[in-house]
Amino acid sequence: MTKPRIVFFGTPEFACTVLQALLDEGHQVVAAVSQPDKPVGRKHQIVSTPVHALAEENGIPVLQPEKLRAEADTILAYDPELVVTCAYGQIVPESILKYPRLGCVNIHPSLLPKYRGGAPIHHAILNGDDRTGVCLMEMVKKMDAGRVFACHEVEIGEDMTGEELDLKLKEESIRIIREELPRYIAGELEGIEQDEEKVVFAPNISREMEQVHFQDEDVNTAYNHIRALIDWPISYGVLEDRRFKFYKARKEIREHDHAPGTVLGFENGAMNIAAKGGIIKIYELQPEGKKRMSADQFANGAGRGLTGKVFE
RNA sequence: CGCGAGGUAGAGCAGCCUGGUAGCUCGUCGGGCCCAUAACCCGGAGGCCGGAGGUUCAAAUCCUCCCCUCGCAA
Repeated sequence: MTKPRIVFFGTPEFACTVLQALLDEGHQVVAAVSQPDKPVGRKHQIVSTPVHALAEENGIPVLQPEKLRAEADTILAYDPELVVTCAYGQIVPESILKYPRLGCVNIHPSLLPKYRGGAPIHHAILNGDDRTGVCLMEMVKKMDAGRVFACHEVEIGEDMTGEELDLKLKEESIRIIREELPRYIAGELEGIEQDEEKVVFAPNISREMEQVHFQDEDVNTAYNHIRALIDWPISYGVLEDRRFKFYKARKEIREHDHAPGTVLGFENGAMNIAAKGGIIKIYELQPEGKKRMSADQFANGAGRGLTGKVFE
């Protein structure tokens, strides 16, 4: 039996894992669609999206329309029998959704209907969940709302960072492609409608959401906040009008009398910050305008003298 | 010309405004103390102060240009 002609839609690193898995499994990927390459960084250099780069390496034609709707015909010219998407970043118009004989499926890293949207991995940790997963699902007009064909659960460790969970979910995505996609293609998977009552949205992390507010967040919330955003997009605290990014942290639950946000000092390689109901211990940070460094290095230099100051 | 911070010993920083023997914490090396130590005490090594010009009797410090790093914004 010949493999169906697949057009893949995806943009970031996570989608690359899925694309690579398709290739490793011998699927016939006839084209890749990704968001347009954009200028990035201080020098405004154009950087390829990860999917663009990977597709190019494998000699797969890449399409990067600004507006997908306008280029639908170009994509359909590749005559896909199946569309696979993962973190593409644009709404896929109906003209494409209804074209492939085998339909359009999406790989989504959450336990739908929980965490529809662009940042399901981050939100799972932000909410302190102990499990999440990866779904193979039907694409419909409404974002992440289609029937779920298969779902693999993944445990979230107590101290797991967004980076670590991302890695685990990538591995599970590979299994989904390896084990579930062939069954889908063979028509063996039923598909279960999502319970609309239980929908939870996971919007992209906005600039404002990156800041940790020690005044408003208790120790658990702050800790989940910090570890969820490691190591992208990274959370930060504000102290004396300067931003400090938090790259590595732990929490300690214990009662104390210090005002939330107070820098209690440096101890055993950590900068201790008071929070409601406990202590946030920062082991690695990046002061604004400086390079990323350990709490020890920070304590040896500019960190001294910050004891007693209070994070916003 | 987007805005801003910074480049001083292996690391992190102070000194610069108000020119005049380059200092602190850590690390490192040696010694001491101790049952012992990542603790403590004593001592040493390690710097063309990012680069090039300029001002000056004298420049880490003041002026000009360049290079590099980082934060914000996009």
